[in-house]
Amino acid sequence: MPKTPVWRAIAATLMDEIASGHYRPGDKLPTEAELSTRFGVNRHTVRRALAELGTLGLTHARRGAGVFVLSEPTDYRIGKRVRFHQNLTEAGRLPAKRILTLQTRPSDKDEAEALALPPGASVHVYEGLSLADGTPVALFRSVFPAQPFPNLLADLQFHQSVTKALAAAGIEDYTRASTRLTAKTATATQALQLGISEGAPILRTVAINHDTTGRPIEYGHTWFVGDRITLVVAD
Amino acid sequence: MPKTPVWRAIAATLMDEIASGHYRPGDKLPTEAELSTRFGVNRHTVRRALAELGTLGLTHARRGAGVFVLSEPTDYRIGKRVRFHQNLTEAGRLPAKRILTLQTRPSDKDEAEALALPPGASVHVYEGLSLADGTPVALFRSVFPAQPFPNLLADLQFHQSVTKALAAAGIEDYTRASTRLTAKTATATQALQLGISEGAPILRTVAINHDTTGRPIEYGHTWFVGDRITLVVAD
DNA sequence: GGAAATTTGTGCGTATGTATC
DNA sequence: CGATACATACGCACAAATTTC
Repeated sequence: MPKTPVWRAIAATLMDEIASGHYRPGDKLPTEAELSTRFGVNRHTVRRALAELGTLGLTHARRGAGVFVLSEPTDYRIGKRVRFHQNLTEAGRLPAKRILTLQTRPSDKDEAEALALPPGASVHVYEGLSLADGTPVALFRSVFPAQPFPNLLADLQFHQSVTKALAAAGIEDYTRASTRLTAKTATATQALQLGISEGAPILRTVAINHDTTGRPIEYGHTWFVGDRITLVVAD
Repeated sequence: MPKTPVWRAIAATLMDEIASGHYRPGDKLPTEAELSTRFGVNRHTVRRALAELGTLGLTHARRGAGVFVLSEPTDYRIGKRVRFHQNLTEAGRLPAKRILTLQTRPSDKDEAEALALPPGASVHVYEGLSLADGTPVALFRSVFPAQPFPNLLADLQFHQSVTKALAAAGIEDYTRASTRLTAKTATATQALQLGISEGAPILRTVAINHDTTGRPIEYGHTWFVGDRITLVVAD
């Protein structure tokens, strides 16, 4: 069993308390001295936990004043390794997915090109809704080549996780090759599914993921609710 | 003048040495003990600097083995993420800029915090319009601390380039600390300036740029017309 | 307005644990 | 196995910014 450092346990506790609403956006956390007493550790150990919350964008420290819980919208970090579940977990929110459709069908022109497949080759398509704390924050559609992953749809249904389903198919790791971003306004269908008004701002990302050999394995679109999500590109 | 912490100066030095190719991707950095001796500081101070490189994704530490350089030097200096930045604010592919306002005024709360200035400290503000083929594609506002750059407004007016104006003020190099992206809809004022309808989708980016000592020197917003621009983040 | 108390930030020193070589 | 190297944790002191009185 991996031993968990004390500072990590403290960070997890504080993240839980933020996620549960015990500390709300704008609230001041207890002082480092108070947290030291509460957890029975040195102030530096508390500071290590608070540093973690800070780099995750969950809190912000002001010298002389205190450490404050940041307000929404939630930052969603974008970079070489993007995992929706992991990101929102780190941000102290409860992630969930709802499957809308799972199907296998012939690829269209864009999909075949993005995945380097022959025109019309069979692909698996996974469409769903991402929620944080019960609120929809994004719609997504992931397209995978069907031939190398015969059982992917069943794995996706079971795990509800792209990472785990790909792992079951033997893909240990994958990285994002590119991300394109633009702004849109919500269509009527999107607005209904996301619980927003038609015409509300939407941040659309289009990404291609590669396995470690450089073979494209996922062509994904995500439509984020602009008012609920901020993407962060960390340099 | 803001005093730079020792660990930040050490982090900047190591980043320079990585960027210059003195340490190449895959290389092992000197041990913490060696770096402590070299810089004449405690090992914890070196660790604070290395922690910064780690969270920036430049290095990766392996317990018992060492600290290893991850990124290509080009990724840091002229690499993809920084090119992304240059495309945003430097108009690398945008043929024209139109200056809307150049002024010096007291900073608001957000600006002072982003630039690590005392509340209300004086800042230079550069607002303008970016055009491609005569069509407006983005509005931008860049905010700089006024005190270190007395002639910045004149330099901006002359060069119409942030990089060149900062170079004239003695800033040889600067890097983007973070970029945040979200979707908005155009306000009436923005719609008028950009030649679009009120409520049209807007991609907003917010970025903070640091000089090589880690001091924030630019706080920039850009509002892209969603229908006319797609941003690309290449990893 | 100013002094004092509070609170986070930086830095040093020490000791011990754990993974790698 | 021993030596090396990073990780964790405690303690102390002072600096810098804010808040309180």
